[in-house]
Amino acid sequence: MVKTTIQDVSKHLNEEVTLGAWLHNKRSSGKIAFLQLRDGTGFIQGVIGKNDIGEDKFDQAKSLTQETSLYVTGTIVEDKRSPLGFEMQIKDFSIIQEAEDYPITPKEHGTEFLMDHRHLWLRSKKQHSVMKVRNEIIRATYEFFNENGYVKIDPPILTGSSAEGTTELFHTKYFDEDAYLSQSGQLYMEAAAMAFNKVFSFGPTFRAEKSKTRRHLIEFWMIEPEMAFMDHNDSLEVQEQYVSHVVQSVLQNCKVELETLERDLTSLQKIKAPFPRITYDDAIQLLHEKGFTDIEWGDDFGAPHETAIAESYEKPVFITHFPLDIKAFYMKPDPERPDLALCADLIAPEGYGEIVGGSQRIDDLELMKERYEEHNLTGDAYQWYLQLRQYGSVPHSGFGLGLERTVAWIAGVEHVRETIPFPRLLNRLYP
RNA sequence: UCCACCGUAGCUCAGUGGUAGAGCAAUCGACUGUUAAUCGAUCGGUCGUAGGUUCGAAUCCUACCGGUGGAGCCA
Repeated sequence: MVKTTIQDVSKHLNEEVTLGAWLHNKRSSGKIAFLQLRDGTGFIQGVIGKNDIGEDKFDQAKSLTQETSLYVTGTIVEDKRSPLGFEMQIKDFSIIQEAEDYPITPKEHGTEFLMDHRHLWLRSKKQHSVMKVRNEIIRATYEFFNENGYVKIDPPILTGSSAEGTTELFHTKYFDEDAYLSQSGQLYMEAAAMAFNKVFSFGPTFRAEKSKTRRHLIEFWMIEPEMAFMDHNDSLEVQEQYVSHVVQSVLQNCKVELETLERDLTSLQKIKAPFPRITYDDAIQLLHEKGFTDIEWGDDFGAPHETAIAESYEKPVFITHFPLDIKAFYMKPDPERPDLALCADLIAPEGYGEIVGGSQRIDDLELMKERYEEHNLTGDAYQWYLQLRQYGSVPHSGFGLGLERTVAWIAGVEHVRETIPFPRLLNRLYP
């Protein structure tokens, strides 16, 4: 008996094999039954003829319930009627465990119900495909940075201080001290860049914001590269190369998944470096031309503004040189326009919003001390960060890519809650 | 925190002042190529909770609870 998985059935054409599987759905007539089987690696249809398997076994097959686990033995045959191209002619099966009243029936369900059953919803075709795309993005990320000489460094998740004062932090106790869950590993990655030159991190971040939109999660994953001896423009080139690599990898390695998701491939095929760049100044002007009267120079962009700017381009677009006042304390001012920061947001097409935020960092000790004063960062918690500018400071840049927004964009999923296995949302900590 | 919308069968929804409904699921039956199979039958209810108006409330009013979308903030 040869055990295999559905993704490998093509290697066993016209052979008898055994699959461990779950019953996804079934259809039956008087003398023939069709079992839709899934094993986590794919979906295949099993065909049972009453005359081939005997009446008792056939009746048992007809009464199988959705999501019952079973071992199925049969011959893999080619069939043009199957979307996979293959079917299994079932010779025998044995039930491992019979599932009763599986909640997610093959009909439509609402968001709340599906989210309450997220642990089961992950078994469905669409959710399965989204997670495979997510996995491919992660795989392509490691591939890109490893091939380009980056070292993966893991910043801490429990911290004694915040990276950016503005967002709300999750508070917890660290024995007798106060501690917070990380909302960004960036400051630690700057230290790592001074030790390893080019580094990247991949880990969870936590924001206790009361945000309730299709672009927000309370717990989400970020990829944060940081590069010594790279300026703002060098960083933009890394970003567009990286994002292009990820999109092209998904196109190449997730064909079946993108088809299941009914993703428009032509728009993804266009995602190749270089990406267009527009300055904040020009973006404001563009918005005024598009009829946005509610925004003035010095304001930050809201979601409708980002979408309007992205609509003008087929690729992701960099918005560069934001006013220093609306950006984080560590960003380096443009020497030619000291009121602007050497920074950029990368806005994804099709209304998916900001997927990357990055900047060149301040490398001058005195200027960083000034920023500390302005932002009241005078405690002990940030002293180590200051020392990075004291002991061999160099120009350096970095960025952070939000994984879930990137998955949502590439997979063509409307809401980021479907791009992470177990989303943490406002009002949702279960399952 | 603010704004809008929604809570009716296991699920998705209709019913907007006068007997609580449909489709799907489940159960039983028919059918040898189905793809959300089809067809027939059966089963299925504290109409989110509490109060109020009314001869009469799923329906109108008030409060609360829960959800969805959005804003601000951000990736």
